[in-house]
Amino acid sequence: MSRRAGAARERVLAVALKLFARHGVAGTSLQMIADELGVTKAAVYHQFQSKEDIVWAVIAPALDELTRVAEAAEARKRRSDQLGAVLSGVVDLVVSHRRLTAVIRTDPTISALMRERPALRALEARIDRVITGPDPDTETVVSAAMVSSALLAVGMDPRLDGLDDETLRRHLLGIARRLLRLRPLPRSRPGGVPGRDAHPA
Amino acid sequence: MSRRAGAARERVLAVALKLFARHGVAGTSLQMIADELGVTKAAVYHQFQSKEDIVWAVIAPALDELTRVAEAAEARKRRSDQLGAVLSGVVDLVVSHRRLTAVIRTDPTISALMRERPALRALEARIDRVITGPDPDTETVVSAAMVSSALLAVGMDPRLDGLDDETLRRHLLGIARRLLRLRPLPRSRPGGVPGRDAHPA
DNA sequence: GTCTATACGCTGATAGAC
DNA sequence: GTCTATCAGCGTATAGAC
Repeated sequence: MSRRAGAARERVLAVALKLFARHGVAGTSLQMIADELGVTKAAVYHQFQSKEDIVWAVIAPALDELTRVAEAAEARKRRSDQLGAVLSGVVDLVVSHRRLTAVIRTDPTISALMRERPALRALEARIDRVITGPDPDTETVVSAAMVSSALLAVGMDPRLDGLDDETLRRHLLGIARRLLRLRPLPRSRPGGVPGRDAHPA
Repeated sequence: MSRRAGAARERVLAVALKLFARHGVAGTSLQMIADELGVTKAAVYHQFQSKEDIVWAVIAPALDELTRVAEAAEARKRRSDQLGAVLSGVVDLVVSHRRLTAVIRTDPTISALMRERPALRALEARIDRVITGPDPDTETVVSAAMVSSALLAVGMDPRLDGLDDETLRRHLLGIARRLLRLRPLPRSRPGGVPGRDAHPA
């Protein structure tokens, strides 16, 4: 993955994400992207070799961050700390990239693309395992599926558009923890609860 | 909405849903549908006037059922009964049409189509109002958004494919109620008792 | 970096034979 | 109900000038 950051390149990625969120990847043509930028298709092709290239470049930052979240969680010793770390990491990711996480979760083109990459399937499996633990019962499996659906898909929900990041983060985390039967976090940063302090922003 | 039921028509709808779930509506061509059926595009066009027609016919049963769920819920007097009714109704719908509800919730083409129809926007608003009540606080709004995302999107989750309908229904309903801070239903014991469970409602 | 111009396959859709 | 044949338009992608 080449990730030089040119201004034109970043502009393409921004409008691509916006259009992917509105029309889906398959429903977004290079013509639409070019029109939105006020340039021609050829100008877009100067920045990216193919449409698939654009898709990967759009989602890469979130996948990278998700990888770091998994690593940070797995570095914890106790399972409850691992779970807390992955939840707060995913919530941070969702809040800071609302549309992007929703697109990644829901778009069929992106799902198909990711399914073809063993490294990404493995990443999903790692996150899963941290959430459910080894050998989960049915209730745990269903809870985990619901939490991941709920967190990743809410980013697109228009009813939450008006909420600022900090408010959304607090509620998402609280509700996700309740869904998974974790004890509520204290209101402000506590001494006794590890979770947020250790990993860099 | 015309809804004559011919065998060929139903066959088209079945493979269309399957392909919509896998590739999205925009990613599914009439050629793909025809190929999957072993016929030509023209044969498909004999059953439906346009691709959009197929989409509406595919999602109509779920929308009709959702309308009935809203009506049944609104007929209840107490708010807690209304909420319970809408939750169990939506869970039934999700379980009996797993892929379909997920497609309706996540596909951008379908979202856009529905957004253009005032009747459907109104339906969504009614469901919303039953879930949150009038004048909800922020926590309630976020919970409602998470519940609806979680319930509607889990239908596509491959990790739940192996679960039979009754098991899935019981867990989804229990978890959804916990997420919304409703008391657990009498039938399932808190703590998740293994072994046999009560019969359906 | 952006443009014009072009290649060519596939799209949704129609007409008319069987 | 299904077929063959056909259409205009748009899709991704490329070549080469400025």
